[in-house]
Amino acid sequence: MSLKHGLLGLLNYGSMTGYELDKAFKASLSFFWQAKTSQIYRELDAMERHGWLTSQRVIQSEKPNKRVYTITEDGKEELVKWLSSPESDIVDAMHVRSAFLMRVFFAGETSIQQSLEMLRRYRQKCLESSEGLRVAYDAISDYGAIVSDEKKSKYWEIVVLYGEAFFDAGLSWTDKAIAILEEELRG
Amino acid sequence: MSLKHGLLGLLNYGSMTGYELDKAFKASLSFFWQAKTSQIYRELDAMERHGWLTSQRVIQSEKPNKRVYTITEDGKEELVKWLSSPESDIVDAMHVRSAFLMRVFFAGETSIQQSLEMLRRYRQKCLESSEGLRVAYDAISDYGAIVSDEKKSKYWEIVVLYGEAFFDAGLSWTDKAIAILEEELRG
DNA sequence: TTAATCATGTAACACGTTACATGATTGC
DNA sequence: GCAATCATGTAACGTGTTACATGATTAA
Repeated sequence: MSLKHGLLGLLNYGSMTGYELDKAFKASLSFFWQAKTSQIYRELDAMERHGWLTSQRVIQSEKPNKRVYTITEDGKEELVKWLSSPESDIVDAMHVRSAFLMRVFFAGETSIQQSLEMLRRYRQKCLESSEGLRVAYDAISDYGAIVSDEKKSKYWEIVVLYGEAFFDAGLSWTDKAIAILEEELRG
Repeated sequence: MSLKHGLLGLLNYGSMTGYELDKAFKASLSFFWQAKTSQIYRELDAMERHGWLTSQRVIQSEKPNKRVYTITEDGKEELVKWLSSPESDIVDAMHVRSAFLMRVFFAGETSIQQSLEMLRRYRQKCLESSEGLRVAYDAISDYGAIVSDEKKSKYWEIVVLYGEAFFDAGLSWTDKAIAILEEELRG
């Protein structure tokens, strides 16, 4: 139920429309959790039925009407409850889920050349993502400026540090893997 | 569609029953892709409808009847086609998906003590997983002994190297993160 | 004049999880 | 006597993806 709790966390910063939530989500949480707009609207619906939030329709003349979502006391309680029981997500974080690794696993069915190409492409993407982290960092800083809370931005930085560690690990892993396959080509 | 292709890859090594596939999956691919038994049976059904495999029911007297799945030519073609178009999965591999990181992101809503506890628990789990890799490596070696193919085991080793890099990255990241928060406590 | 922004959704489908059902044989 | 192994699934639910629909305002 992480999408629901992510939305709850954002709404805890202040009331927003679905549209604004979608943008806030994509500007920050999307680094570690992806969701489509249509899914966000569906989850907001379910959360309202759960009583975690309420919505008020706002009629606008110049722009389309909108619906502003506000977190309820029950929603805040749920958020606190969720934050205090991280165990299952910690266990979960130990499980890699990667279709790419499945391809590496079955790479013996293709040529070494093809496998090398795939690994080199992966390496290049890691580099790009590593550089892209600066952009993500700026996005987080922008949002941090809106919400302006020193305490929160500390943790956002820690999340970005995770990204750096993740992509660095990807780089040094591909270096090793490529070396093994190149050795195979020569040997 | 990675589960389907994982099963296709395993069946490419030889015909198996759903039960055997489930065990083979959990002994090898589960390191980077998890699936429940019931889902595996459902996918096998869908794959048979796609014409990627055929099944023969084997009547047994002493044991429950079984159904042996065999990959078809269409299935082998699909496997090769899949292996030669890795781009989308490479792009996908650049996206982290972690409910745990969402918790870190919102950790400002809790105390530093609670956040430290969570990070320390994560760190401990990384250590355990890192040690557990040896077990996974043995499982892969066992399966490698059954299939016995030098070429394949090269790639299986590379996958295990990824695991090492991943958990090592987790360890050094938590060290940094914990240091930042402990500094916060003192400062 | 074309694209982007604002603002909402519905419908169908694909994939993943949980709970349940059945029942014989073999090892401790 | 009890648990594990063998061997198959169904049903319901939850979550994620894709495609589609609507229509005004504003900036390049």
